[in-house]
Amino acid sequence: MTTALHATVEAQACCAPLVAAPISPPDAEALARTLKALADPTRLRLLSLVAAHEGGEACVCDLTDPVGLSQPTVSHHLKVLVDAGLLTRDKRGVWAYYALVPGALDSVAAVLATRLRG
Amino acid sequence: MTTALHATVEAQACCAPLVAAPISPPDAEALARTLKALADPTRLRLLSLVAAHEGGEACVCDLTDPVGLSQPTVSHHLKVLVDAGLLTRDKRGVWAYYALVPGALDSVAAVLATRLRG
DNA sequence: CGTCAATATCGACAGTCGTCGATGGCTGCG
DNA sequence: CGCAGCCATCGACGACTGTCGATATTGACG
Repeated sequence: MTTALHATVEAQACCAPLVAAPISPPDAEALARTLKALADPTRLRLLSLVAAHEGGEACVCDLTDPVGLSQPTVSHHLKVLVDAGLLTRDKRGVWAYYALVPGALDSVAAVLATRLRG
Repeated sequence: MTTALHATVEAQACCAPLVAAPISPPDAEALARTLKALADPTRLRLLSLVAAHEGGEACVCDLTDPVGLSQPTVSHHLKVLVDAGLLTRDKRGVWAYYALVPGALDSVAAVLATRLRG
């Protein structure tokens, strides 16, 4: 599965309803799970560091120093981001290269900007 | 401020200097604080319920039943959302009316989609 | 095969979070 | 004035989270 952000949007976009249906509990749960992965300053910095790194990918040893945390902690945060579908993990030899999942952040942003609007 | 990102260039094959400035720790902290307010299924549902409610506003008594939680818990969640700048609180008589802050969600979405892109 | 380096996993600990019942402060109305 | 209803705050409790050090796993290289 890519992400659980595929909101149940029907193709009835011609007539904007006066009152939109609120988000369903399962959809809220799924969106909250993704947002929980993002709602940590260290993980936001890790995402940004990976994105800004040369080639758009970085390994753990590139990230421990900038965030100033231990290697197991950084590894843990990266796993959270991978499980949330925001990062990919590509192990080449001894090194594990992490990269942004294309469009993942945009999907979250789109849901926030459209699905919760009245 | 331009923090001196001394890029400790080692002789390691995996470490390379950053090519763009990542998000600053204070910015990450601020964004994480907002995302933390959003990263809860109940609060997402409350936001959606308020947005979908007649007139774009709702009081606590309108929300306790749909989310199925106690009144103090709903009140607590609404306070979190107000403190995060996502909801406004307007007390008229005995009732407290909550409404979406215009553009607040769009701002969060924009930061997610652009600031973390690298 | 033995060693070294990069990562992942484990166990533990302090801090935070979501939830509840009880309580108190307000406001409107008899 | 006194009662009733709406809401916020308080105190408590279980659950989850971020962090660490220690340890296990894996691949590269003599």
